[in-house]
Amino acid sequence: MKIGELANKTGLTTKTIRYYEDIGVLPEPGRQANGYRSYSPSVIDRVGFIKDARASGLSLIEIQIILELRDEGESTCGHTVRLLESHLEDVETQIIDLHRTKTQLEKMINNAKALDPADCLNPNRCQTISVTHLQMEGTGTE
Amino acid sequence: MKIGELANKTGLTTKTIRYYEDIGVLPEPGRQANGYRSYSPSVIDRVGFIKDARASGLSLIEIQIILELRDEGESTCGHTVRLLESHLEDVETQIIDLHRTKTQLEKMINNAKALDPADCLNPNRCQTISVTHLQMEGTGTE
DNA sequence: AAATACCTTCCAGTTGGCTAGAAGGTTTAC
DNA sequence: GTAAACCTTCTAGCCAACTGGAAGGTATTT
Repeated sequence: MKIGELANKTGLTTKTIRYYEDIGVLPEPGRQANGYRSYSPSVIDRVGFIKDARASGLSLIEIQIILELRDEGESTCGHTVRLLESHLEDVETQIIDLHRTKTQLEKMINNAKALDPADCLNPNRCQTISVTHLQMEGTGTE
Repeated sequence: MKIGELANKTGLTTKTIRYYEDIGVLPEPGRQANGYRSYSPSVIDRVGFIKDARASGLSLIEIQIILELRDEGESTCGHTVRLLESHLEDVETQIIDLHRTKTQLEKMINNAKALDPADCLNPNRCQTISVTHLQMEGTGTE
């Protein structure tokens, strides 16, 4: 299978496939006599794995770690599970952060809508987003 | 106030302050006779606004739009609220996506834990994350 | 007068995940 | 035989939000 065919079957571009090879998440394939890359069908599954893992929010680096361990024939379940669990924690943190952001945004919007329109004409005091009246129990940054 | 003092008071670095000036979210300040930047105290509030808005997930571009309108003395409430509402939608979408990711990760982890450890030794069939048995109602990508 | 701690500008690099394009070789179809 | 559609490598650019460093000027302290 040439790179174009693999691209077609997986929905990646040839560019992306070569990029994945560069960074090591796809192994260097064999070559035909003319230098073209020659893929075995099994690489389709590997790409599928990568796509699933990406869709779950794993970075290519994390995917590479899993795949490298797997390629070494290691029993990777332990490593993989730990990596997934740590990633799950990240995701949960992100969800919490986003909920806080959401609350903040809703407050801002309600605030703005409750305003006397006349206040909007005072350029020095846009009340919509103000430093002073939206202090919450911690903004999360710094 | 010189840039270092502003940096101290706001928790930004001097680098970041100059960067904000470059991209236009902070106005060019006056200069002392020696060429040093000279800030009025009001810029502290403006930086505070920027930090709050960043913490709410607004990009510097979005912040710039709000501030530009405000600087022009426009009645910006309408614009600002629309921007905030559109951003709120983004945040809600992100939360939904992350919940789907979370579910997927939990499935993977449970799957892995339920496995016969012997399977882990077969390097061609790491079951932990597999393309085949985790298909959900749409991966979201592409 | 020298050390240090500031300040100035400008240019380049970082991270992550690609994407674009140049400049060439190969294969297939008409 | 030539055009197109593929393939190769390499370099460079994109996004955001900075950060680092060079090369110099200034201010303060000893």
